[in-house]
Amino acid sequence: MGIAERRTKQKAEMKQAVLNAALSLFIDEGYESISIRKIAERIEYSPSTIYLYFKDKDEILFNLHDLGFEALYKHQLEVQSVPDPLERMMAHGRAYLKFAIEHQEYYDIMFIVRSPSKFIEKYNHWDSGDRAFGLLTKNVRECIDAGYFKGQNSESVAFLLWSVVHGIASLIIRKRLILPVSDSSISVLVEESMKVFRSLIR
Amino acid sequence: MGIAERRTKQKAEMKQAVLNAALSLFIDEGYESISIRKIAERIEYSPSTIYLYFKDKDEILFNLHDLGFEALYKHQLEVQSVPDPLERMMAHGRAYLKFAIEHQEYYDIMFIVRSPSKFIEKYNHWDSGDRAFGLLTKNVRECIDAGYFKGQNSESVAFLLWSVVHGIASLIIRKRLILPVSDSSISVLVEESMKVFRSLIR
Amino acid sequence: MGIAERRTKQKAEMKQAVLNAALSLFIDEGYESISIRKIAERIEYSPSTIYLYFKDKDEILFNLHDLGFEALYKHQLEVQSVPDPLERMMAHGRAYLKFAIEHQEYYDIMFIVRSPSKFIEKYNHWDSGDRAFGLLTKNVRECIDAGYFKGQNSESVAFLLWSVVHGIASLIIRKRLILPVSDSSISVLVEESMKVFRSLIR
Amino acid sequence: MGIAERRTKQKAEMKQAVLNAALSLFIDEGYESISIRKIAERIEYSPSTIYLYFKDKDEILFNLHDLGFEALYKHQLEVQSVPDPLERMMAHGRAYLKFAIEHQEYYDIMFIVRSPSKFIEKYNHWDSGDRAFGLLTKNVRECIDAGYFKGQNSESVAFLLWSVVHGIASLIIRKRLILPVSDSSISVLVEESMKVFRSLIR
DNA sequence: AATGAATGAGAGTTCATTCAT
DNA sequence: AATGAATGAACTCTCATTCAT
Repeated sequence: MGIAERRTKQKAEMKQAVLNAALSLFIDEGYESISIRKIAERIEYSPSTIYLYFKDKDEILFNLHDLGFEALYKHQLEVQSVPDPLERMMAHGRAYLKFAIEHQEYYDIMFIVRSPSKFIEKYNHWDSGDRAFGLLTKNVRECIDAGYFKGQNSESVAFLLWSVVHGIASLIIRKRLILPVSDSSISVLVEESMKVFRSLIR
Repeated sequence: MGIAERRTKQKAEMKQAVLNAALSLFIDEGYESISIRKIAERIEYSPSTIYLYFKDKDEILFNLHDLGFEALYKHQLEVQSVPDPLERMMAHGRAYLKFAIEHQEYYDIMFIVRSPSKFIEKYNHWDSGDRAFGLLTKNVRECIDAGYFKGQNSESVAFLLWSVVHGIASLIIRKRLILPVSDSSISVLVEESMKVFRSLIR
Repeated sequence: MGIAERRTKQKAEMKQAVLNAALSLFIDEGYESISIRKIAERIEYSPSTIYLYFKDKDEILFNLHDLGFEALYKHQLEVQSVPDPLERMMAHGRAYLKFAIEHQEYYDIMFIVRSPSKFIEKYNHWDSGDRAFGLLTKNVRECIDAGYFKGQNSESVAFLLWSVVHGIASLIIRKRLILPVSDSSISVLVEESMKVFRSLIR
Repeated sequence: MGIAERRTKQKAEMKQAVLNAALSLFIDEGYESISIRKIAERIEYSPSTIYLYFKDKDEILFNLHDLGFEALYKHQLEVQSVPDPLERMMAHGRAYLKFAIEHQEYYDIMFIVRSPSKFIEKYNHWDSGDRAFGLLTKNVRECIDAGYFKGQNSESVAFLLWSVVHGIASLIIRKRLILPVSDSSISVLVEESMKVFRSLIR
């Protein structure tokens, strides 16, 4: 491995360390508590060092957001092998919710957090979203071909499906369930919702 | 109008002015930017004056939250007169979304914002949510009685319905639509989604 | 009772109410917590009303200080009847300490608190102290006449005596005892100290 | 001097500068007037800079307190060489009072100021007090062995001695002498008191 | 006689960021 | 490559006090 290569690798490792610290901070203390100082503390570097790897705080958040999409995409791919289009679609939804529940921090940053306006301006942040949504639309089209959602537009159906799972996920993550629901019963809630939704489709 | 009455009125007006300022701040700069100082600036009073009308910042936020629920409840009541249970349910959903879109700030505070834990501890903030959800569950039960959602549990159905509309609303409010959607086409999007959803129910 | 007289009486009662509130605030929350607002709250008047009875906060504190001296003087008078001069002196000391322990708030304001410079300038605050010290000096002189403190100057002895009891009192009140001493054992500590001191005198 | 060493030294100097400023503030305007902002002003740094050297305000106060004990201990050590136990004890007292008078600010913080409860909780602040009191008690025991304070308990005697000097010191520092006493005559007052006290012991 | 309304000053603290080294 | 030093801006909140009514 040449010198340049090693440098690149080290740089990547450092970036990753910063992102991990940011993420764990988010998990431990909430989004508002992600501060450069605290990240620096966790990785045992000085705050200024972080600026050698990230232009500013927004860039860190954006990177987190991007990593999240990477992870979500993996969850979705795993599900592509289900042969029946409708079952694949349901599996898709379950995988999405599994991801959302298991990585609430990522999901929050990806889909809920009000990104500072700069964020969106600076970084064209939706490429990865496109890809994920594309996968879903394709799946819906196959369902329609198989006779489901008769007479409906595939994009509209895809958006509705997304709304359903996003609605469930964000009510859970932002703690808007009417009754306090224990962590363990969250999966029951999710399963039950999917079951009801499945019952609607013919 | 007596002297006492005028005072009461003035006090109420001032409170409203503070809340309006907070709300407009929210709209312009986001939730995290609501600060006592900025509110004071907008209403052209000193920061300390605000404390004559509100105990602390949380109380302001809570009042906002509460006003939102009041407004939502009104939207819902208007819809109660629709005789057919399923149509009433759909009207319900439309009213909910109309509220969410027209009062994005309120909706955000009510259902999306990550409220500081103190907030929840201090004010038992979910009473109003209960009432709204109760109305919905009752409606679902009537739909079931009318033969819809066969074999499903009314609470689960209600939660699903809520998830659908909340999903739509929060994707819009937090700007997670894949394609940039103009304000005018948002109502199209909403209508289309409702249509698709309606097509599922039999 | 004439109108004027009633007015005077009411005024005095109000003043007393303010002072009582200030005192109880001191007891409950400490000296720094005595604030016009809080006093007003306790007596259920508005802060501005207090300014009708007291020029400013300092005047309130000074009045407290003065009331304290009144109370202390009473404690001292009770002891005047002890016939033997030395025993009277010891009784004097015990009465002083009893007052200090039982009315720590008063004692604190009278003898420990660093009065804002204005305080001293504004009010000639030491008249009452003079009277108390005068009583003590007279007592010492009688002890000297009776053969104690041979060869010593009465004022110096009086000052030393005062230092002893003040030292004990202020170490207790400002919590500088080395070991944490329970409230109940404080009187033991005081008694023991007096005993040791008594043993020195011949 | 190496680079690291210089840094350490500079850091120490800055800390000292902050403490000095705090102390001079105390002297000029009183304990309650010690504020981070004012300290910053005096040393011509920004308030936030202070937080680079001290965790919070309490830490500054605690450092002051601790420096005081260090200084007192030195005063006490100087006196250990006096061979006769009683004379040593008297020298002890004189040294204590000398310290108190010369460093009124320190003495005040150490023994008079009503420290915020947090202070005591955070820093176990009395270790240094223990050490000083231990030295005194040992001295008293040696006096008892030499035939003084017959029949008395050494701890009780030590406490009384401490009370005497503390009483004198705190009456002076908190300006409770009956007659206004000029700075120059304070030492006369102290000397006279010590003389009277000495005359009691046999 | 009483008070509601208002304020300016000030408190401690945290933050993202810059820059010389 | 890394960092120590520094800062300005911002935050919420409390206070004594004044003044018109």
